[in-house]
Amino acid sequence: MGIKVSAYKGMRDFTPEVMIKRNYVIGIIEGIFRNYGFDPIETPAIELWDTLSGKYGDEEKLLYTFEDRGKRKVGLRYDLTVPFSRFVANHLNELPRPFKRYQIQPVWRADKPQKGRFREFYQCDIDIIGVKSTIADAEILKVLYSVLIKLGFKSFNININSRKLFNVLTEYLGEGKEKEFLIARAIDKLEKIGIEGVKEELKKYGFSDNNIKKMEGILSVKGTNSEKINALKKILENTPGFSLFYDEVNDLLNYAEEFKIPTKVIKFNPFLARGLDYYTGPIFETTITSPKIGSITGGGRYDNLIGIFSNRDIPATGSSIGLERIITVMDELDMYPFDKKTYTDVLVAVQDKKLKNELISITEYLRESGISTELYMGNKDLRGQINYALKKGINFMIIMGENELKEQTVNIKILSENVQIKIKREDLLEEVKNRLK
RNA sequence: GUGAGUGUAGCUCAAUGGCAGAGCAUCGGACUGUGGAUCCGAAUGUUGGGGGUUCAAGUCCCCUCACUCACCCCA
Repeated sequence: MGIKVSAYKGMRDFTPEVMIKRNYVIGIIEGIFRNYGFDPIETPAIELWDTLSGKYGDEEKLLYTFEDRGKRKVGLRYDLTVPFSRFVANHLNELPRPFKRYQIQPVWRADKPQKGRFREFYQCDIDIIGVKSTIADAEILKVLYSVLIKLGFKSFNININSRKLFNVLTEYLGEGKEKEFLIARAIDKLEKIGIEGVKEELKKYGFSDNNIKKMEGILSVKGTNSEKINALKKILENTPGFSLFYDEVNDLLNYAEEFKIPTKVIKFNPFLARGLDYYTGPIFETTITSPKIGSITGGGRYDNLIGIFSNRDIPATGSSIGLERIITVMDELDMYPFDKKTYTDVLVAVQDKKLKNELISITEYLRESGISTELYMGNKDLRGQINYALKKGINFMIIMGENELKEQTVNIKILSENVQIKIKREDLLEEVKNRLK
């Protein structure tokens, strides 16, 4: 036996059966992206350290970094948003504006793997740059909605909030700007640990009893989207920055309605926070209740990020779809409308080596007509070849021996139905095509 | 980074502290113009690694590593 190794922790091999499912999901996602007017780009796996550093807050520790042979500090991309912002800055003059792109590529995080979490995973991103209005954010939400519906998801929530709320809350409590992320972090846990839990968190972070009491009012906000936002208005109306927040969320909700996203899907959730440093406005996250898994999409507005790379502030918003989590859920709920393990339609069986030339030309003929065809190249007898087709998941077999050659006929065996028909040689292509429909 | 659970053949799993096994998969043969068959045969292990207790350890103890799950955080 050889050296015993497996794939690196948190990274996976994909068999054909798995790849066919992945390609199906990616195909649907990509189809919707194009349908909404987004065009593809790709960026390199490795970015310079200066591109990556300082963009991810606490999460920066999860970056894969190393030195190249010229001693330059570099890292594997952590998401697609930061490389995209660098891309925009580098191609500013070539790009139309607004610019809408999609990008489906792996990213890497030095995380400890668990269910639905990997060190190498694909993200499917759409972003719109150059549009200040929340109409762009709303369109992003609609794309997320359409993708999930098309994939067969029945019950999910697209949660929205705005980063601006945390500025307002910081003002409201009279705390310094540096406390903002602590407020966000504590609030974000509300659903998990309840009001008392959040109060304890705040205490742990060193907030005064008076401020914790003030936060309790905020944390008690509930009801429909408009009930929640109006409840916040009552408390925060006179706090500087509130009207910016209020208008932003309202605009977004209105646009979302105009884009015909069902109102029950869009949830304004003032307790949604997102860890990444670069968000400036609306933030979004999609969750499903079962199976239990973290968010399946995440995104938001980042109006200052491109400016870091170009000295020109260009508004931008977008979202990422977590391919692996979607696939984890789809696997668990068996959401695929097919059950195929191969792209191959036809196996041409070889019984009699003397007929090989004939069989090669039949194979090539089918291939030229666009039918995915395999000529059997093993050394099993016909029984073994049938088993091969079954194992591989090929549904059609062409079986031809000397008799058929003489008669100018071929047998088509349909394995799923366990039937076999004999047809004239010249009808082969039409017969196969009809049956493939 | 923290915690819990699990590590035995390629895979799924057995084996009261007492000879390391089965099923599936693999390979060879029988059968030879048709469904995952059947029959005969074969190969496969440092029981994750190291140490300890014992007459005797896959089994008990310690250390370590790997995997899985959960927490943190996240897609």
